[in-house]
Amino acid sequence: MTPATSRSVPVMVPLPVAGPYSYAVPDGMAVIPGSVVQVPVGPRKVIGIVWDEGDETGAVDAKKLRPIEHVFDCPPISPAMRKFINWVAGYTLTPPGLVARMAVRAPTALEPEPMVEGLRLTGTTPERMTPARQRVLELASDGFSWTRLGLARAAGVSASVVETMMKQGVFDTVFLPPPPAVGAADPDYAPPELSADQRDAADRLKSSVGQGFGVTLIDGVTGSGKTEVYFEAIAETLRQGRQVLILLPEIALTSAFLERFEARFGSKPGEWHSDLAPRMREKVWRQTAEGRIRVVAGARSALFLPFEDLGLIVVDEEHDTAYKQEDRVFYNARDMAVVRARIGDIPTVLASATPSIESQVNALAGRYERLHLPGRFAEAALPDLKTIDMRRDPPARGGFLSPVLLKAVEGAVGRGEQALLFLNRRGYAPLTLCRVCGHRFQCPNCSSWLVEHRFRGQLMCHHCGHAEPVPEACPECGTLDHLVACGPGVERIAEEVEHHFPEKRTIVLSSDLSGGVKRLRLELEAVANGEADIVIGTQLVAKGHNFPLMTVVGVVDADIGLANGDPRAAERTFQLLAQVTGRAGRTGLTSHGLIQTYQPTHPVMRAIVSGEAEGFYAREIGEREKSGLPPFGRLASVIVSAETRGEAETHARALRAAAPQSRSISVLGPAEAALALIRGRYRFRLLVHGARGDDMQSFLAAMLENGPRARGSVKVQVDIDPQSFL
DNA sequence: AGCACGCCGACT
DNA sequence: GTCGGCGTGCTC
Repeated sequence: MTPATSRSVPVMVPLPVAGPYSYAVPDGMAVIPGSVVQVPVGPRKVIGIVWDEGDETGAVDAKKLRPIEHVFDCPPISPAMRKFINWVAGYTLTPPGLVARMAVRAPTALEPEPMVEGLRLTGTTPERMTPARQRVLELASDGFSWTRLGLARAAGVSASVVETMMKQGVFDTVFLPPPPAVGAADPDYAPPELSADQRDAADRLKSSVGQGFGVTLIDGVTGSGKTEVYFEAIAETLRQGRQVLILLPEIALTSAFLERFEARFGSKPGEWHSDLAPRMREKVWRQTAEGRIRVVAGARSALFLPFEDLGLIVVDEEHDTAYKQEDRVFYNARDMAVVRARIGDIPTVLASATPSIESQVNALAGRYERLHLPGRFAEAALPDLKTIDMRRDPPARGGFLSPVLLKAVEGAVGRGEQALLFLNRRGYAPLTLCRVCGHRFQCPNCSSWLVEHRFRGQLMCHHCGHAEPVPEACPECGTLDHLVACGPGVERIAEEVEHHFPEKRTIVLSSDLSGGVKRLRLELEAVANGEADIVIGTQLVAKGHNFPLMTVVGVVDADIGLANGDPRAAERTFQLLAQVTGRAGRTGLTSHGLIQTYQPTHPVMRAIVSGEAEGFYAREIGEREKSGLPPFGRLASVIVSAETRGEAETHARALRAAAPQSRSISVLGPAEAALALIRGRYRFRLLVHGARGDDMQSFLAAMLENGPRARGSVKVQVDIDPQSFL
């Protein structure tokens, strides 16, 4: 028998449906908008969020509503967060329930953490005094509550000593809230010494704290003190009693960063990232919601943490592509941080040595405040940057390193300093062919070349992950031992380096390193401590890590990526080269950045060598405007119908109605879209309807083969970075 | 997203 | 003759 229910509420459920479902509220159950609840959906139970009246999807017969089963005892999801979820869903064309799910993804954190038992002296003395009991008593008389185990350990006795004393009534128990996951950040723990420029910038940032929404873009070369400056804004926010979110690309969320924070604020920030231990994840989620954690440093998903009173968002390395999530919910955390800040009416700080074009444009347009930090702090000189013209100073036959670069490396390691050789290409060689018949090894699934990984003895596809052992004979003509590796990868450079410097310690750092992120961090730390002479690395050495002994940075092939058709190629190359050469020169020693290129007059190379980024950025912005890409300030989405352009228009109309926040839904016909795809003019998100596997590759292949007549209806969303969200 | 239902190919 | 592949539809 179902009891009569007095009302129903909308509940956002984690399903790909257009809006919340309605549920009955059993008599006596108290729910308000934001309450986190358990509701039945078909045969299963899911976690949902009570939503706001007016957001319901189509009405369902009020008599047939199923009841909410449980209300979790946790702070309700705030109106700002609910508004944010709705906005993100509309903007990214994602069902709101799937966005909402990101805000409640710490499942067991929904109930309060269990209280911790604490022991307090009653004043009763033990029946018999022993040395062990004496020690326990001495410790416990500090006026604080101890845990059973903590007290026993501190006193150097077994738990049974404490337990016996409890039985004798020496202690009574009190229940205490569980200990905080991190200590309290103290804004006045260790105020830094700032240069005049930094002080200026810090003061301007500080004055924006508490003044409502605003975005400030801080830029300045590696080592100019951006972090110190935004730390002052964090300190000010803490003084005003509000919480802070620091977003970082996952790879930059290192113990070095956490320690730097601790040195300034006296304790570490709460951490939030994908490989956080489940127990810790729950603690951080819960305590952030309760306001017990005041500062969280996290990867992009931290944006969906339910802060109790968020007062500032910092997005460090704002140009980093890791801010884009490209599975399930597609969003750029940097952009959504700006939206979150606007909704919460709080300031945002975007920081980068190499800001993205779109942030530059927003600063130029006056939408963002601009703070520029002109130089490196104190004695840390910038490296001396030069290009090596590979036409004039070519490598020896069979090698890839110019004599000029080898000499610089020799100089550095000879002085006991370190050298870094950067090549953004994993493996040994990007292409393998048969010298006899010319057969090229191609991926059976995709059409890309298979990359030889000599350490593993495999040919691998970097696109789809396909791998096969390196054969001894050519599969085409059967000739033995005539396979030839074309071009360098980091493994091949390592071979060349070991040939030239056999007695030096070399290390290859790439994502192929076994042992995962943890191992990688350890190796990076080891390098920073001087435990290698020559480092050969892919782009992951360009991100965040500082190597104080690194005095030579060589870019093996600066031209990679400049001619691949990506409209952001120049920008990306500039950012990468600036970041990697910025790894050198923080010690006060003379340091050098040497950039091997066949295009020494290319605008990217000129900008890097001269250190004058402004001209380069201005040029890039101009190029963008000329190139016919969708104009700035729009999210361009595209519907492609494989049949006709007219059908695409129909889909687009439906989408526009469904997602009014999407500023622009451009329509490309299938031929235009195929062309754009092939030329790499846009970055696409392809959703193939009617094929559950969302087999992008096979659709693309069909599209390339059959052109506009490829079968199947396809929805394509262009991922030009949105410029303006306001 | 998850889960059930439903219809056509290779196998104990 | 079934097991199982994934296409389709549904969830307040």
